[in-house]
Amino acid sequence: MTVRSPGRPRSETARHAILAAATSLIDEEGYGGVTMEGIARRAGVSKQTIYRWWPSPAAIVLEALNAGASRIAPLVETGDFEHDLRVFVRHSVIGARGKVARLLTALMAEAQRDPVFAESFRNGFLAQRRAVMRQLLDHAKSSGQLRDGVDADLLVELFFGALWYRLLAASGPINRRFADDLTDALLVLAEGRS
Amino acid sequence: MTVRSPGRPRSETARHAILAAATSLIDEEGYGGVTMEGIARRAGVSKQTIYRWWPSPAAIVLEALNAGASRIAPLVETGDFEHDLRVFVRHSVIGARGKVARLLTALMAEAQRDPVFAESFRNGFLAQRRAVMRQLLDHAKSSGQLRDGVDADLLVELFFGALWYRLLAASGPINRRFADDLTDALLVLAEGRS
Amino acid sequence: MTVRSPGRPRSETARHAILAAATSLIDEEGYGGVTMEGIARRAGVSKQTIYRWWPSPAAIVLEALNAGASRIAPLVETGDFEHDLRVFVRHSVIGARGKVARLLTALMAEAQRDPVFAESFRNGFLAQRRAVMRQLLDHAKSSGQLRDGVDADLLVELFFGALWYRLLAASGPINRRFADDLTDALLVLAEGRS
Amino acid sequence: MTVRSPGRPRSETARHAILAAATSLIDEEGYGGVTMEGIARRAGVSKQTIYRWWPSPAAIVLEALNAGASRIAPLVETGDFEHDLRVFVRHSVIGARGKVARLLTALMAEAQRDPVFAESFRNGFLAQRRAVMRQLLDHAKSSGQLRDGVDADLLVELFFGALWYRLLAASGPINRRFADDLTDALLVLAEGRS
DNA sequence: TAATAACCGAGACGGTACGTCGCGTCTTAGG
DNA sequence: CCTAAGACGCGACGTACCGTCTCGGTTATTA
Repeated sequence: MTVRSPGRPRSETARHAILAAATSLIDEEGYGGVTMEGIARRAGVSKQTIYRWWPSPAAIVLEALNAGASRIAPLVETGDFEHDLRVFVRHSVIGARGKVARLLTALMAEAQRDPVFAESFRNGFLAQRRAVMRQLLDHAKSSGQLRDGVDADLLVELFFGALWYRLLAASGPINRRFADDLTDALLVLAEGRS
Repeated sequence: MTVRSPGRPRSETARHAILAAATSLIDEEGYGGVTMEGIARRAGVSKQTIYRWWPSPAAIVLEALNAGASRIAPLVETGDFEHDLRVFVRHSVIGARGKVARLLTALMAEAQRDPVFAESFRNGFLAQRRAVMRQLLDHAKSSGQLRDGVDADLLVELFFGALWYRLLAASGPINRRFADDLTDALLVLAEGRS
Repeated sequence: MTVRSPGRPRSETARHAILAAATSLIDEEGYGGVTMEGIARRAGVSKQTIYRWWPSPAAIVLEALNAGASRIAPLVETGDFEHDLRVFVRHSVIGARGKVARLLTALMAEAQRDPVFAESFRNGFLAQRRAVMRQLLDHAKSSGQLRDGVDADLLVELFFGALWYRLLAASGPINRRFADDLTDALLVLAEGRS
Repeated sequence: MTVRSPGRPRSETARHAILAAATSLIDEEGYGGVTMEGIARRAGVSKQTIYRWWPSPAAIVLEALNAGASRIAPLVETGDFEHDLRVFVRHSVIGARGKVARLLTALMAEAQRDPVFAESFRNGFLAQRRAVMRQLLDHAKSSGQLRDGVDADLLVELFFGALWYRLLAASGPINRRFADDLTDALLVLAEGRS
C-alpha cells in the first residue's frame, strides 16, 4: 500500500537527461567545464530542476557513477583466495579506465574542495569499495588462507592507494599487467610467499 | 658579473605577500576559496602583478609548497637499507600533515581540472618525489640488500599510493604508526622477509 | 430555480484569503513584493486556484479595492452645488489615504506596465470616479448654478489630477485642508467667483 | 589642477550605449520589458558595468531623461505673465509626448515600487519641474500681475496634476488645445478674471 | 642628468557561472 | 468541477571571479 503524495511526480526524463549531460560534458570538456549552467543547457532542463535534486555537479556525477557502475567489480567468491583476489583486482583496475576514470578523478578532486560532498563520497563510494575487498580478505582469513598477523586494512589501502595514484598521478598504464603485479605483491604480503 | 636587465626589478615584497596570501587562504577557506581576486585582495597587490608571474592559483600554491618544503624528506643515506627506508618513509608521512596536507590535496585536485598544470605537477613535484625513493631502492639493490626480481617502481607506487590515498580519502590517521606499518610491508616485499 | 453548474463550487474561503493576502502583502512589503507566488503562500492556496480566477496580481488588488471601497465617496446630492462639491471632494480626498492610498498607487503603477490591465483600470475604476463628479457638475449646470461656458471635463481632470499627483508624487499632505483648497479653486472656475 | 585617480577611466562609450539601450527598450517593449539583463544584452555591455554605476533600470531611464531633455521647458521670461505662462505650459505639455511620455510614466510607476528611487525622483526631477513654474509665479507676484492671496503652490499642483493625470490615465489627448485650456484656467485663478 | 624600460597599485571592461526567485503551465491525488 | 501540492521550462535577479585593458606612479639601468 504505497502512499503517493499529491503533486506532479518527478520527471524521469529530466533525471536521465541530466545524468547523461553531466557525463558527456566531463568527457568532452573535462571536469573543469562541468557547471550547473552547462548541464542545464545540454539537458534542456531548467537550473531550478537541477538544484531541486542535487546540490552540486559532483553529486550528479556521483549518481551517474553509481547508476552506470553498479556492476563494477561485484565480488564473486569461489573460495580460492588467490583466484578471487586476482579477479577482484582485475575487475577493479579494468573497470577504472576510460570514461569511468574521468568520473572517478573528477569526484576525488571535488572531494578536496567541497567538505559536504567529501563526506558522502568518502563514507559512501570509497568506503563501500574498501568494504568489498575487506570482506574477501576476511573470508580468506576465516578459511585459513592468510598467514597470521596480516593487517587486512593495510592491504586494502595499499591496493586502492596504488590504483588511485595511477589514476590521479597518471604514473603509468592501467591495464591487466598492472593489476597482476599488484595482485602478486598483495599475495606476498597476505600469504607470506617469497 | 650578473647581467641585469633595465627597468624596475621584480618586487620580492609582492612575491612573498602573494605566496603568503595563497597559503593562508587555503588554510582559512579551503582550496575552493582560493582565487586570483582573493589573493590580490589579501596581498594588497594588483591582479596584473599576479598574472604577470603565475598563470593560475595552483601555480602559486605549488611555488609556495616548493618554497616552504624544500626540506621535506631530503634523502639521508647511511647505507643501511632498512634504516634509510624507515627514515625516508617517516619523513615523507610526517611531512605531509597539517598545512602541507592542505596544499598537497589542493594541488592534486587542481591537476585533475587543469591539464597544463597537471603536466607540471606530475612531471615536476610528483616525479621528483618518486625519484628520491627510487634512488634509495637502487642503491640498496646495488649493495645486494634487495632480493632478486624486486620491482622497484611498484614499491614506489605502493608507498606513494598509500600515502596519497590517506591524504585524499581521509581513510585513517597520518602518523608514525602508519609510516612504520608501510615500511614493514615494503620490507617484506623488498627483502623477502616473512 | 437557480441553475447550478455541476461540480465543486468555487470556494469563497479561498477567494477571501487571496484578497486578504494581497492587501496585507502590499501593506507589509510594498507593491513590489506582491507576487502570485507570495499570495498563494500567504493565503494557503495553490497557484492554480489563483490563475483560474485572476490574470495578475493587479487584478486581485483591483478587486480588493472595489470590494472594500464601494462606499468611497458615494455621491450624496442635496442640490446645493457648493455644499455637494465640498462634501464629494472631502470624501474623495480622505478616502484616498492610508491603506487605500497604497492600493491606488500600486494600481496606477501597474497600469503603466500592463496594457491589458491598464484598459480595465482606466475604463473601469478611473472612468467611474470621473463620471460621479461629472454627474454632480451636470446637475449643477442644469439648475443654473454654474456660469456659462464652464468646461466640466476640465474641472474633473483638475481635481483628480491634483489628487493623484499628491498620491503619486507625495508632494504634500492629503487632508481636509487640501480638500477645501481644491474645492475653493474649483468653485472659482465653476461659478466665476473672485 | 584636476586630480585624476589611477585606474582605467570610465568608458563613455559604454555609458551612452546603456542609456540608448534603455530608451530603445522602453519604446519597443514597454517598461515591463526593461531589465538589467536586457539592457546589458542590447548595449553589448556586461551586467557588472551597469550595476557599478546604476542601482536599477529606473535610475538609468532617469539619467537618460535628464540627459536628453535638459531643454524641456527651459523657463523663458519676458515679464508678461500671461504670455510666459502660456509658453511654459505649452512647452511642458508638448514636451511630454511620444518617447518622453513613455519615460515619464515608467519613472512614475517605478517610484511607486522602489522607495529609494522614489526619493530621488520626487526630490530631483519632480521638485525641479515644480520649482521652475513656481519661480514664474513668484516673479509675476512681485510685479503685481497676480491678484492678492493667490496660492502659488496650489496652481503648480493643479497644472502638474492635470498633466500627469493625462499621461497616466490616458484620459484625453496631450496637445496644444489641452495646454491652452489649462492655461486659461490657471489665469482665472491667478488673475481673478472671469 | 636625462631617457628608457619594466615594474607597481588601482580599477573599469566584456564575460560566464553562481544560486535564488517568480513566472505561468503541467500533472498528480482528493473533496 | 474545484482544490492543494508540487514539479516543470524559463528568464531575470544581483554577486563573484575570470582574464584583459588602461591609467598614474615608481624604481632601476643606460646613454
